Amino acid sequence: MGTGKSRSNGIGAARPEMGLFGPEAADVVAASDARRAHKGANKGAHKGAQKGAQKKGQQKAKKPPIEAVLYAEVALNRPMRREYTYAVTAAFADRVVPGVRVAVSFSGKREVAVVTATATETDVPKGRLKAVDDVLDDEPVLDEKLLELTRWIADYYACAWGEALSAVLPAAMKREGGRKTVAVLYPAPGVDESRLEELEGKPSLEKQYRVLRTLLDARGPVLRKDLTKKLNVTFGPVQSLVKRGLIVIDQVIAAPDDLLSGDREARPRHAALTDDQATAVTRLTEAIDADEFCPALLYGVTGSGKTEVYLRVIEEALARGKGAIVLVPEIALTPQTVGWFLDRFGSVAVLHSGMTDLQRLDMWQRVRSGEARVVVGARSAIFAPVKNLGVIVVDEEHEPSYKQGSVPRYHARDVAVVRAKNVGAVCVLGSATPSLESWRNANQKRYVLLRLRARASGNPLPKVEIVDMRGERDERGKPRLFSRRLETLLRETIARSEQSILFINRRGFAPILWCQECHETLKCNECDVAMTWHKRLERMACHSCCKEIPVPKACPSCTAPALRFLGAGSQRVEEILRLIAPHARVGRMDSDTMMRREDYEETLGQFGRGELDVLVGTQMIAKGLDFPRVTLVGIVSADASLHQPDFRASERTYQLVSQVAGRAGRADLPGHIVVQTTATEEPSIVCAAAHDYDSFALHEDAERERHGYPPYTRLLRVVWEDEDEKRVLEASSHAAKILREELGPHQVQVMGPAPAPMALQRGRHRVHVMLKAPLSGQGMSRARAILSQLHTQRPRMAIDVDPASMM
DNA sequence: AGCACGCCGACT
DNA sequence: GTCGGCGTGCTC
Repeated sequence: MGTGKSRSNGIGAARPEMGLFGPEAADVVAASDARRAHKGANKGAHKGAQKGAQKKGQQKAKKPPIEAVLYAEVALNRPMRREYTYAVTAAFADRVVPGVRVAVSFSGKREVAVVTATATETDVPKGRLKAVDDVLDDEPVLDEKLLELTRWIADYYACAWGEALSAVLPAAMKREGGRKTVAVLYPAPGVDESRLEELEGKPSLEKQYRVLRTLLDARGPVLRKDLTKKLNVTFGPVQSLVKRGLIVIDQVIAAPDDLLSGDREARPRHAALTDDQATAVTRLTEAIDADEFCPALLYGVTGSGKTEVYLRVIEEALARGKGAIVLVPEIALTPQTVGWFLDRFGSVAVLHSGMTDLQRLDMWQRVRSGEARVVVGARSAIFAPVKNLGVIVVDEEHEPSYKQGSVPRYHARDVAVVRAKNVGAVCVLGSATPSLESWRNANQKRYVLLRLRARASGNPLPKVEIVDMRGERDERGKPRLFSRRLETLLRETIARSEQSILFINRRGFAPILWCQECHETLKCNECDVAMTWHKRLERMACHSCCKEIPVPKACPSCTAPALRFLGAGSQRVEEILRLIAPHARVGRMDSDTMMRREDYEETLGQFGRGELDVLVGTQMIAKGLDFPRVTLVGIVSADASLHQPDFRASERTYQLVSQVAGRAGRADLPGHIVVQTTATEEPSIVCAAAHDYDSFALHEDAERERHGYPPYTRLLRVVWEDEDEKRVLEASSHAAKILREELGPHQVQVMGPAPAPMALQRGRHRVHVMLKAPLSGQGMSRARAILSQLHTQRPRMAIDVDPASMM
């Protein structure tokens, strides 16, 4: 089979006409062509290797030929942009269908793979074919639609089909019987200490001696990886010992994880719907009734009752025998949030990061069997095998955590829209501060706009004060961390026994060590990122690679003993706070103090019970916390967020200010919100203070258009990474040159190569190229095709489609 | 991705 | 010989 034929028989041919309302349908086709072209190219490359293959073939000739009645195309979890063909014997033939997992031997190892297509013929030379060893499922683990979705992910996000499948399947399903095998070593039978003499004393056999001695001492199998790592040897000496017949290598099954039990917490909530809510529910219910794809932006401020809309729509779906998926940002996946759904619907499957592999498998099976019809979870829950899917909810759709940081680098919100389109479901994107992409889609009528105007509770929105920090200096003229206004409000709030939250988006005490002579800042020599002073450790730490060094006495670049600390992190805020309000009970939440989930819950619990007056924290306190007694919220500096090297910095700043502002004045007590900044005219800050997202979005939308950024263009980022800087530079400039030659500047604009924002990370040099293409046209799909051809493994190349950040 | 295989240079 | 460190190419 191989080329066109196989695809036309199998599911692979069902080329999905889907996309994010752009030209992706065309993208998908072109990317598939690239996949095929690659396959053809590979075939030619085989010629050189023919001799080796023949040798193997002769050895194998003794075995009886495989009696194939069917051929299966199979996707393996490897970054290979193609599938492999296996023969299927009569015994397995009826069970081998697309979506079923099989066990196959691939490059000498037994692996779990997913059948993507079947055919009755093949082009693959018979001598090279292997047979499917086992069929692992009676029923496909993925139905046709989900399989199609994984194919779309592979094409759109430029990864292997097997990698896309790997993101969809629970970890336990990627191993046989939920187990994985590992290579172990032990002495050959009959080998004891006496045999060590053969190796002793000869310096050249030193490694082998150490390996054998360690294995004899261990009196049992040792993991190969552990041993080579511990003894700092390569596979070479191990292999030599095998040849001498002194040791044996074996593959064994790794121990499975233990099954833990989770608990549930319910929270009843029923309210009469506002007019806006009722309109939204009605509109969405109509779409459910019509089995119609209906993407909608549910747009309303915090407390406007988005959750109640989700709940009602899901109720309607369930009443019609349909299921639902609710995506929430990982950080919002708390017992409180989940409780609403658990309470309203009987059978809810919750997927969270704390679960073991076996727990996830259990949930997956319960969903697939139809026992659980509502799934609540973070990013990967978008792949839950919900039967007869009627509704997908993406809460806080603007959250960057929906973009996966590793392969496949998918955006769960975008996948949600595509999946809903495939199955004709409703897709509700909810946010108070929508992403510019979704806002524009709604404005352009590609999404239904459902606006929730009034706050369901009727509370007025809190007033936000912008404080200009340019005027705030102490007696010696140095910039102050707390404005006089914030200081006064803090004292008053504490005096009234009300609570305050202070937000700072930096960690540590003083982030930067700065030389007064040469104006250099101390940077991590492996990451090129400014190192941060951690007072408790008395050390400088790199937030990128976690490296720590003692605080240098003199400047490393000019040797002047003129180092000073600059800036302020959460720890410094806490410290100054203790000076301002010595009797206040202060809690701090950042990734330094919050090592475990329990720490997080404990501090929040204390604050909730009123045992703390002030909570100081980083990003992690900006979202989703709901404390009625908080009446003061301060953003110590909104500037850091504004000055990120990213075209979404303004959007993020608006979201930050808006979210933090949402922490105050939620109950009957009036709230104060103070935003400290030196950029008082910045639209993101001004509009957020005025709770005016529309004005901000209009302004930002125009900026994006003017600078040619999404949602007016598409971006694709390629990062090369290697220890050898020269190789990285060569590969990236070669790629950029080819891309420029092949693609006209009107099709795709090629920017770079340039050092990536983290130009040096863990000793690896990083260079990136940014591609920008207009929304219409085939630019990006052609770029993807070219890139897949340039796919070398020397400098590692990573493709990020629709990158969420430039870091 | 792994992982063999082959080649080279260093050491002894 | 032995060993480690590369680069190259393959896996149905």
